[in-house]
Amino acid sequence: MTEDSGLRRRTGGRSARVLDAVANAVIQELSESGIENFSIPRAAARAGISNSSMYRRWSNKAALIAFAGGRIARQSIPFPDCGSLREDLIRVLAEVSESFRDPSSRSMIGMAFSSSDSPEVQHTQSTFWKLRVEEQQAMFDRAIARGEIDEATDTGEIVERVIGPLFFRYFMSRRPVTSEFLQNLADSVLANLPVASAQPVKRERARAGIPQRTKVRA
Amino acid sequence: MTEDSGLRRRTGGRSARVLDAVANAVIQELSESGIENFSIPRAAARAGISNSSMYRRWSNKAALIAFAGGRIARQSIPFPDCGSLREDLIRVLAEVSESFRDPSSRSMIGMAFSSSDSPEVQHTQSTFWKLRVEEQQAMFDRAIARGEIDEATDTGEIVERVIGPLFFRYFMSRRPVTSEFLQNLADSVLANLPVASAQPVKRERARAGIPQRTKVRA
DNA sequence: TTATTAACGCAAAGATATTTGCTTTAGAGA
DNA sequence: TCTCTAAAGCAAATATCTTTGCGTTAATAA
Repeated sequence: MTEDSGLRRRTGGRSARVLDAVANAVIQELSESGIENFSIPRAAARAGISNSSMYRRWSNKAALIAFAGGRIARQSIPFPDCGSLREDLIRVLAEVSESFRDPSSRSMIGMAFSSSDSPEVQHTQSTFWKLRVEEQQAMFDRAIARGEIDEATDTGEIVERVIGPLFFRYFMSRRPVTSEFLQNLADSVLANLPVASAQPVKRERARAGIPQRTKVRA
Repeated sequence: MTEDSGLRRRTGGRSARVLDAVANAVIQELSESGIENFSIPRAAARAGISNSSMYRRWSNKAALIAFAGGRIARQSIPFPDCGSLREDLIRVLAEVSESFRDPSSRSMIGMAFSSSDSPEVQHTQSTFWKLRVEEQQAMFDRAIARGEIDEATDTGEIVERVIGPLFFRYFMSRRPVTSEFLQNLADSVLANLPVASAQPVKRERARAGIPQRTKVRA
């Protein structure tokens, strides 16, 4: 026996073509129907495969859409090199907010929230971020080389503090996303850089516990 | 004719009871089945009404769930009064991250993203935020009275900058949400308060346009 | 090339969801 | 109280999704 565990998986040829076709079809179907009216049979028809094959390979919508998301994640928004970290960050913000206009992006993001406990969604996310953080780091390394930020900076937290508020404004408070907003965001984060948690926190009050509520408004 | 437009709507008695029952049933169904396996017929059965009534009143899942969300929004997380804005913010962060543990909350948030163009979702959101911002303002007014922040501060943006990164960490980068993280977040936002956009922006570089990409990583 | 069988296709069966016609109940104005 | 009819119920019809059995195709090892 040369096979690993009594199973000879078929990953090339037809199977590979099917996976590509499905990934594209799912994104298309998501763009047109949104996640609300997403139809597995329609996506199968789009991909040109039988829907029984679809159901046999992916046990539910979340798994299917997570798969497709993971496939196109490789072609995701690239990181810019504008010459300064400030400009790079603003550029990233502008591109991310641009991506919000695509219904399939919005569906994918929504799934990360509503199906955050799905194993497939989690797997896709961790793979996506592994790739993304790698590319991000190159951007921050350039900033470190230029002396703009310290190498002890928690760069992952910079991203959270910059993109998080954009998410919140665009989808929650729904105030307009102006270029002034993006610029102020980048500026205020850069004015107060997060230190990697391995480093001791300087200000003593940051050691205090989470405050207990004393009074509460009705 | 005393009626407004030839239509005498019935808002009390049975209709009111049905609305209450439906709102509760939808939240329950959402908690148990998640949005992926949410079933309108099951929710109808839970509410003790016929499912045809359900379909007649709410044209789709998004409308139904948005309605239920709007109903329970009134009982949403209250704003604390700990004695300092810093403690208040940390408290809010802790309570919001706690709410993420509830599947129905996650589904509701996810819908705000994936169905962000649904009129019902938009209506619920705007109603929710109108209420919420009002309560928030009381918290910030206390901080202004204590002299902790200037009255020209854009308090809505404080909320975005504080809760946004929490959203991002919890659902996107998925790094652990520690109390240290929450504290650092509150501290860094308070260290660099956003000014209301009516006020002129001080730093001149904030007037620059969004930078164009010059080089891009593969 | 040949044998083996994973992965696919087809079509029918079964399960759910959604719509529709008609009847009954009960809220609100007179 | 009485009338009108919005809003609900019931049940059957239709549409759509999902599963399943079985035959076919083609990827892989020998």
